[in-house]
Amino acid sequence: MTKPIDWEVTAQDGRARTGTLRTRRSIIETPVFMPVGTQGTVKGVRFEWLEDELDARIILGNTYHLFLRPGPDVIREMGGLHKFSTWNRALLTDSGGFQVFSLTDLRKLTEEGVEFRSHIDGSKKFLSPEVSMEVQAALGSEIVMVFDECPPGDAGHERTKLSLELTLRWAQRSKDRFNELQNVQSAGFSPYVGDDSRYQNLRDESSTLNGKQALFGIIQGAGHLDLRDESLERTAEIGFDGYAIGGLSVGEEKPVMYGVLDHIAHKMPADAPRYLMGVGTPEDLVEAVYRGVDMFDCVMPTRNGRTGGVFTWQGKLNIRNAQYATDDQPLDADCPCSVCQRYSRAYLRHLYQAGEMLAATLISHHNLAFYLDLMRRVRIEIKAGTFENFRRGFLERVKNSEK
RNA sequence: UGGAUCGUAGCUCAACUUGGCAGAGCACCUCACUGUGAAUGAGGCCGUUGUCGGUUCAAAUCCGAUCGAUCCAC
Repeated sequence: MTKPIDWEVTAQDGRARTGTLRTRRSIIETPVFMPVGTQGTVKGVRFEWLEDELDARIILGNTYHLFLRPGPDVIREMGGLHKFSTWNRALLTDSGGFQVFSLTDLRKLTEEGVEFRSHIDGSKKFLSPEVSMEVQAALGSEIVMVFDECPPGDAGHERTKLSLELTLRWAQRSKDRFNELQNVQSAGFSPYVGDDSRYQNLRDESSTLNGKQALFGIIQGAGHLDLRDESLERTAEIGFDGYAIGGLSVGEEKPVMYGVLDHIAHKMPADAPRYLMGVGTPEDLVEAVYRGVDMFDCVMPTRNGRTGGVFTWQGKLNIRNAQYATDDQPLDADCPCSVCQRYSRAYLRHLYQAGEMLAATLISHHNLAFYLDLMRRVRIEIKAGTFENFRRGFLERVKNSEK
């Protein structure tokens, strides 16, 4: 059995580092930003663009959403998420833990897992570490995330501690089930047999994984540094191919996030990729890289793009603003992307105001181009040993643009 | 030419009967958004109530005239 992923550090500058992550489907230079493709699509952006112009090497998929629709049966029958969607580069799938807690009101948390109501039709559903691993096996992603609980950012010490213990038990269960699934041959697989019909839609496993997936653990602990330490230590004891920091940018104050990163990122295993889940703004990315983080994902470039929010080297702008009605400039004069080479702010504003879907598509495209360019630039600066200087300049420029 | 109905925010309308701070939706203008519900939330701007006059402590509201629109009749 070959290693599912291979990871090596290629340069270091302070705590910031570059690396190369090899998966069976693509080679990924880090620090990397991974566009979010919740439902098997990066909203508004064709795979052709992601591959050719933007050169994204890895995108996200989401267990929660794909579990509810179209469901693992359909995806398995279509040959896994890569074949189904035609995205042939790497995929990282989130476990669904976060969505269950952020999207669903009616949910019942037990030791076993989470019972919740589908946001689509209100029907009762169940997710657990085992179910999540099985769904992610059906999806066939290169990187699988453990099923965790994500407490609010301002959760108290006691509540966070309890949540942490549950997440650790779930991490072990995730790993156990994951290992079983990785060792399965297509002919010899026995479905998980529970005492409940909740597993009925996972009765078959036709893909041959043979250890092709990697599994990442998730460190929780909210803003409590002692709990972050404990979470890291005990998660690392279980042992994973990579480690994520979860539970940040979930309502806590910004200094709390940076404080946690200051405290924990550099302590995470140096020979494995460090992934900061769900973060963030361009400034957040630069600040997290500075503290030793290698991987990011965030909905901001595409979600804000859909509502007119534009990220540029000069800071943010909102294409809805009346001041752009007759502005002949591109979104970002320093951006080489195809949107900036062709379209004016005035035209894009018009498209937005007219409710044309192309506005969302073009701005999302630019925003992703900017995020990926930013990471490209960050890698260059780290390799040149000039990252700290770049960071200062970048943050200064963004700060000035907000005055 | 006569009769009827109607003129209130950029648009569609409410308040008129029974006089008492002129109000919604949309649009527009801003903001928020961090492991995505193409989601959602928040805030803001907007009026000589067609015009002129009368009654009244008080008029979008009642009365008269006038201008305009629509419909009907001829």
